[in-house]
Amino acid sequence: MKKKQTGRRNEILDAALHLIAEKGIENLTIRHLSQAMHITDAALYYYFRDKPDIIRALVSRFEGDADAAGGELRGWAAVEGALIHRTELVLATPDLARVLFSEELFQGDPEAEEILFGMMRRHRTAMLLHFKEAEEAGEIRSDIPADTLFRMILGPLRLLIKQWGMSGFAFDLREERRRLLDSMKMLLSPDRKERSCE
Amino acid sequence: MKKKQTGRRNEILDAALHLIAEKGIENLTIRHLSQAMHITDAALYYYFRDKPDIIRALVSRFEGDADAAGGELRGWAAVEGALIHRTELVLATPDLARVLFSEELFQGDPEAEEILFGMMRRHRTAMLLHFKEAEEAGEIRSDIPADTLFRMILGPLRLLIKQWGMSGFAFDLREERRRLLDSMKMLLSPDRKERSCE
DNA sequence: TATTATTTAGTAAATGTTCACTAAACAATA
DNA sequence: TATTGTTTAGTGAACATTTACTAAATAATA
Repeated sequence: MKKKQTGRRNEILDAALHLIAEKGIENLTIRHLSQAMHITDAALYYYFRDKPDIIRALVSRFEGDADAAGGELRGWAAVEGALIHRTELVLATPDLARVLFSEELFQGDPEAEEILFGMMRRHRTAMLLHFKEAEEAGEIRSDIPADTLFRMILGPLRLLIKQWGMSGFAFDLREERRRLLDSMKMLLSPDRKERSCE
Repeated sequence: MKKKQTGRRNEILDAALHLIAEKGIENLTIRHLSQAMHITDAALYYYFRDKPDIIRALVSRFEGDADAAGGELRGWAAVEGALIHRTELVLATPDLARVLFSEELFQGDPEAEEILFGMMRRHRTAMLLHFKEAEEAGEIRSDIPADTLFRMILGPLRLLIKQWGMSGFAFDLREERRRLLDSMKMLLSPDRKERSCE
């Protein structure tokens, strides 16, 4: 009932994301945004209560996207699934590459920041569970502290996506992702003898 | 001589950095900055030509700091040295943790961005050289593509520092850095039975 | 006294936001 | 079917405030 034309709202959020990705958060203003949408600034207030509301809606949308990771996978496959899911998200919406892992952008809005933080915490918790299962299944070695392992897996992915965004999408993200996943799997596998060379 | 009281300029840059770290770049305004310095906004223009000049000076200062990495080290020791240098920098100036790897913050100012990018390129070039030397010295395995290796080493460090900043400096950064370096060294060390993949 | 550092007092433009209003589409009713 | 009410999606002008910035006067210091 209260559905305030979700389609149009999402169009506005797309424009806001694009504005941030292109010109930085400092240039996300009501006027710039309304100009990008070819409507008046006042019209934006028909869809959003105020400016923070726009930013919060944007962050919440990341949340929805990011949480929709593959469900049935377990262990290392689930880890790979999550990493692949992230890159596919960014491939589908390249503007995300410049925003998704840039939590500082929303530091001005504590409420938005809290949404982001909650999202990160849930994501981390899920990851640690996958690690545990992967270790128990003998898929990865078990002599690395969980937090360190998290950083060693998520850190490179974040940097990869950031580089892709900053380079103007200049390289093949899927190809580099493949290289990264291959190398990770090789390094983290408990048995040293078996090494794939592809 | 154009001395222009470097001391005071640096104080202002410190305040600017602190403002960004605490409230986000959108709240780095001339008025907020002058209030933080307990002077009038007009007084800032005695030290800086305009606002972009402040941001560029801030970024240039990172440059100076970051480029001052250990000089005599080679191979893996140089890699470790660079990573340690970064964390020590951040430990000395915690505000940096929220800004140093947040390149998007300066997206609004193309000139500042270019300074940052140049810095990153030089840093990356130096790293790749260290990798090569470490491989040739048999310190690390040589079956990982250079770009991937860069991401696998720098990515985790960036994430570590970012987590430290976002957590409000809640954990022992040196301790976690030690864990990270230990795990990296262990994983990257070449196998006993060497097998080339080419 | 001359330079350095800062204030006073201002500007024009941009900011987020509210207001009263409208034209068109849709729904309810007579 | 024609009339009435209601919702949707806007416009345009005004608002108080903030923005970056300037020129001139003044205080502090060497």
